[in-house]
Amino acid sequence: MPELPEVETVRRGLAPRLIGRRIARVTLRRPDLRFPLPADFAEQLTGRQIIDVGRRAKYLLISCEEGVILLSHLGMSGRYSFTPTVPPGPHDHVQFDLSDGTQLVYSDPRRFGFMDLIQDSTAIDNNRYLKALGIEPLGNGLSGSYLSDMLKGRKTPVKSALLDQRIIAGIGNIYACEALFRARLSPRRSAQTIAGKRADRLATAIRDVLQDAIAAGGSSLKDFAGADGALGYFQHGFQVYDRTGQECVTAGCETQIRRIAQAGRSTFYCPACQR
DNA sequence: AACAAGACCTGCATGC
DNA sequence: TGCATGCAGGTCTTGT
Repeated sequence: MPELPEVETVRRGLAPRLIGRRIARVTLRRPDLRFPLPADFAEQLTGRQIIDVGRRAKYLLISCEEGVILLSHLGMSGRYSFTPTVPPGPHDHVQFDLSDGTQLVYSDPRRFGFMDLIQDSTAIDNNRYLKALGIEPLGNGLSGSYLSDMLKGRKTPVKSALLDQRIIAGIGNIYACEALFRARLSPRRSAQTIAGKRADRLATAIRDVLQDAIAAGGSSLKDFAGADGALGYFQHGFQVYDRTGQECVTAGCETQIRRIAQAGRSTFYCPACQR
C-alpha cells in the first residue's frame, strides 16, 4: 500500500503521459473493486480529455474536461502500468485506452483499491472518501501547534493517531514509524502528551520524512512500482521499518530495533532512542 | 466521542 | 513436496 510518497510518485509518472490525451475506451474486467464502481463509470469517462492529474492524501484525482474527476485509491497492492500483457493478467481490472494509442492498466491483486467519480471540482469536498480527511502533511497546516491541538485529550498511542486520516491525511504505517524515529518519540506514548517541543519535532519529522521519500521516488516493498515500472529507492532509507532485531542506526546506540503490534498494525522502533 | 477489533482479498515467506 | 500459519503499504464498519 502505497502511502503518500508512493502515490505522489505515481502521480508524477502518470501526469505527463495522461494530460492532453483523450480516454478513447474504458474496459472493466471486474466491476467490483473494493467497492462497486458507479454504474455509468465507463460512459462518464469515455471520450473525455484529461486535463490534470492531482493528488489528495493517498488519492489520485484525474480531472477530465467538463469537470468529471476520476478518484483512484491504490489500496495495498494497486498499481498502474503502461505495458499491458496479452492476455491480461488475472488482476488487471481496469484498462484505459488513450487517444495516442497507449494503454493504461490498473492492476490490484488484493483488490483493496477502489475508484469513484466526482462530478466536478466543487463536489470534491463532499466526496464520501475525501470529506473527512485532515490536513495535507506537506501543506502549510502542519505545525506543532496543530498537532498538539488535534491530539489533545487523545489517549490512543501517538503511532495510532498518526494513522488517523482525519488528523493528517496521507501517513501510513511505514512513515508513521519513520517519523516517530526521527522525532525520537516512542510510538507507545499517549497522543495527548505530544505538545510543545515534542509536537514541533514531530511535525518537522513528518514533513522531512515524506519529502525525503518523494525525492527518492518513493519506497518499494513487494507490490509497489511507479507508473513507469521503475522501483523507488527510499526503502534503502528506512531506519526502523521492517528492521526487527537489527541495530539502531543512531551512532553509538547498539540497541536492537523492536517490533510491537499497535491497533493491529506492526510498529518498529528503537526503545533506547525513542522516548 | 474515542477507541478497538473485525472485515475485506490475494500472495508470499516461514515452519513443520 | 504439501499444507498450515501468519504477515503485508489501507479503509470502512461495527460494537463497546
